[in-house]
Amino acid sequence: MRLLCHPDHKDITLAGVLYALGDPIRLAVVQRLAVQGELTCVALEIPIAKSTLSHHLKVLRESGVICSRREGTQHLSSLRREELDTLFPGLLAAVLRACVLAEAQLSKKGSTQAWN
Amino acid sequence: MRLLCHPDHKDITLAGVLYALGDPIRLAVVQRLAVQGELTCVALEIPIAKSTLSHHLKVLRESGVICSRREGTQHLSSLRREELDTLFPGLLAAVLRACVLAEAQLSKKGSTQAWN
DNA sequence: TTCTATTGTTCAAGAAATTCGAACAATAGA
DNA sequence: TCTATTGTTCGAATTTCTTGAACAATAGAA
Repeated sequence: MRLLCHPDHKDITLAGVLYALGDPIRLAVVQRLAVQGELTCVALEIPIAKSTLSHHLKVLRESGVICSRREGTQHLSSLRREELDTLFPGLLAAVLRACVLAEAQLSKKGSTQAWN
Repeated sequence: MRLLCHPDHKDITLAGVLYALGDPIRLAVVQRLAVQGELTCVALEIPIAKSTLSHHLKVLRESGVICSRREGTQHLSSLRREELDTLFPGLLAAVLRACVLAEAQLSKKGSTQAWN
């Protein structure tokens, strides 16, 4: 477990952020963090290999969407809300709102979770 | 040149749209279309191989971000603004606004175009 | 201290996406 | 019909997902 690097404001790009958000798993992570605040990998409760989740968290971290801090043996990840909102006003809000709308659509159809 | 397929509303996913937007080239395409309206490949004036551009337009089309219609030998692409706005309110606006802000940042630093 | 459990990261290998040039297809117009 | 224009598709080389296995770092008990 090495030191985790986070990009500086000027190194956060729109395409990078959108790319990071453009994956169902990573989007689910972001949504969980938006609702729950700081969470560990386990607490995210996403049913994939832990190496895969670690990879996705790395993508989110390196794009500037989340930051992580170590506490004991675990990593607590959280959204970089203020910074994202400063750089891309309204973007995260629109994405999170769309998540909620999409969930509402899915639940109407009876599906409980859509990973694809 | 085969018939071009466009996904129906219900097949347009948030992750799919964000993925499509999460590439500097595709983002540039979207921005051009937002400003100029309907454009052909050539009119987009993006300095990459035409096969690559064709690929990116296909990604945008299949994710539901743009639609294309044939007119003679050329394809005119345009944003599916109303539909995107209905499905994901405020998303496209936030993205486009962020594009403009990013450009302003870049121009301050003297760079003319950032593809990476 | 040493042993063990917990929590994540990194590595290696196979599957998918990006990039390009070359070849192909469809239409327009001479 | 011939040719130019406009894009798409194909094949191959380079870069991203996904996973299990191995590894690293800390906490806590013995």
